[in-house]
Amino acid sequence: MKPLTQESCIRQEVDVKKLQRLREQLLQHNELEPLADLLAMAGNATRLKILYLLSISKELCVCDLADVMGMTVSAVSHQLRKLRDRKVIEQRREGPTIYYRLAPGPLTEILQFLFQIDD
Amino acid sequence: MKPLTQESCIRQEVDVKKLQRLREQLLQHNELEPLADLLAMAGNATRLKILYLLSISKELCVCDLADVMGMTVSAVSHQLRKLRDRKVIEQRREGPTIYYRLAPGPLTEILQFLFQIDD
DNA sequence: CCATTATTTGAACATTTGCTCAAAAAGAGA
DNA sequence: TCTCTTTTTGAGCAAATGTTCAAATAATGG
Repeated sequence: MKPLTQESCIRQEVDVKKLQRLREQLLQHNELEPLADLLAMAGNATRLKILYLLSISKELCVCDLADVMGMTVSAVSHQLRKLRDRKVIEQRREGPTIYYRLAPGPLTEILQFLFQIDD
Repeated sequence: MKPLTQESCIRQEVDVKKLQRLREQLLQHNELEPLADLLAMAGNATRLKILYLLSISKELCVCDLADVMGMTVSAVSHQLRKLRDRKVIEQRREGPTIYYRLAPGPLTEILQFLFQIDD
């Protein structure tokens, strides 16, 4: 007897056509992977707090954020980098200080939706 | 001289009142941490695909999902467990087969919003 | 009660993540 | 140019995450 593989079940109930259709839908939606990567940015308490604070402020520097969140400037800066890399936030320099703000984009729209439903 | 701490900067420009106000806002919004935990569920490609497939299907079993996604049943089951633990999905048993579907709740609302804006 | 089908579970492992610490970079004023 | 302030960066490390594999659980039909 062929040993039962974990790859797929031998089902009576299986609707092969339905599965094929789903497989195609998944292939069409190749934006799901980058979307997951973007959502992961909001899926961490530190970053979500940063994003929330930026959403209720015009702009803030690393220093402000670290102060308010009770964290190291370095720790916050590392997180800001990830947000910057994905263009979730924009920056503006004023002397030695760098001010961050939310950048228009898909995640910011999602955040707007999020922060207004449980306010 | 006191060594420069990373905890907070000595700024000319700092608006202590503004920071205090932000600190209070952060304390009030203690739902940010559980929200981040919930968003983290969608912040992973495997799980986002599961959620997407469930959102366009009435219900699916682990087997279906593993088949469609080209993954091990076990790997999918482990992810389903996380979604189940957070009540993002519900299940229904029919003989030996367990069918999963999206459960009404905050993440499902967010997903509805997500999947309709980039369709 | 045994075999079959579908699923879950736990240990193990490699990878990724988030933070700390020390050092580097960068603008502005003396 | 030296110093001060703010910020970023990279190495290092502990904790969390995602997958695999083998074993356990559970319902059903002989």
